[in-house]
Amino acid sequence: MSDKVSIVFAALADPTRRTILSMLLEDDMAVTDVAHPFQMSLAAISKHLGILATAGLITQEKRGRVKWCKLEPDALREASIWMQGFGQFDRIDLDAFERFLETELSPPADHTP
Amino acid sequence: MSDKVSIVFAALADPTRRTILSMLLEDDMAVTDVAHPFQMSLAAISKHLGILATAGLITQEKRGRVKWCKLEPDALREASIWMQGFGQFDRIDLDAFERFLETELSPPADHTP
DNA sequence: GGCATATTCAACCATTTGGTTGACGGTTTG
DNA sequence: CAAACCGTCAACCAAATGGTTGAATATGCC
Repeated sequence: MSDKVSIVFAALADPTRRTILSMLLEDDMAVTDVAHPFQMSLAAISKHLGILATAGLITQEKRGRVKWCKLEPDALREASIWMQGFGQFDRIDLDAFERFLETELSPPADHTP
Repeated sequence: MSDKVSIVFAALADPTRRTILSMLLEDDMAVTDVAHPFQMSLAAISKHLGILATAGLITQEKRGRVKWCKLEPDALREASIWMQGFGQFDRIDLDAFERFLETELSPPADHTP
């Protein structure tokens, strides 16, 4: 599961991590403060933050003994593009897109209904 | 991890499943035809399709001995709304979407995990 | 009826995931 | 210096994930 989009979606698939991202929408936070509202251990939150950082969804910068977590919404861009292409494809030029698929891409197996 | 958005994101976190969704953009497909481009077993693809169906991303209808798979893009709406809460991605970048599908779709063997 | 096709089920396996606890290394403060 | 604080590391655990194989269940065709 090494491609970038997979890593981002996997990071978003956990409600704890999505909540953390929502918290960071308001402001940068220290690891301890991120962990405070949750019932789980600090180490568990630290792992979640590591996963979010690996996905590029946050960056972490240590100042003094405090490590600050900052939301990086640009990391959502590719995944968001992927989703919107599907989720709202009736609002874009689907015919043109299907022509593109037929001409530019190698077609998968034949599947006449 | 039982909430709906988590299940959708988890379903999208696998490149095989995203490729299947891309294939279904073009047309409904039978399970066997979905499986054909992949190097894994039919049973594995059947499981992936089950996960996509559980997430609501596809529906499956059996006609005769063939089970047809149909894309259900509406299932992406909640997850997409969640992402848009992070702003700046409210416009569809179709060119970027097409480039994405191209890298994800061709050649099919490249994204078998 | 009998055989081929389409798909799933069941059991199994290796790896990953999400959590815990306790020890540990930096950093600040008294 | 010593004590308190911030955060991670290491080892462990249960459960989930993604894959395999072989048997089983439907359905269609001759």
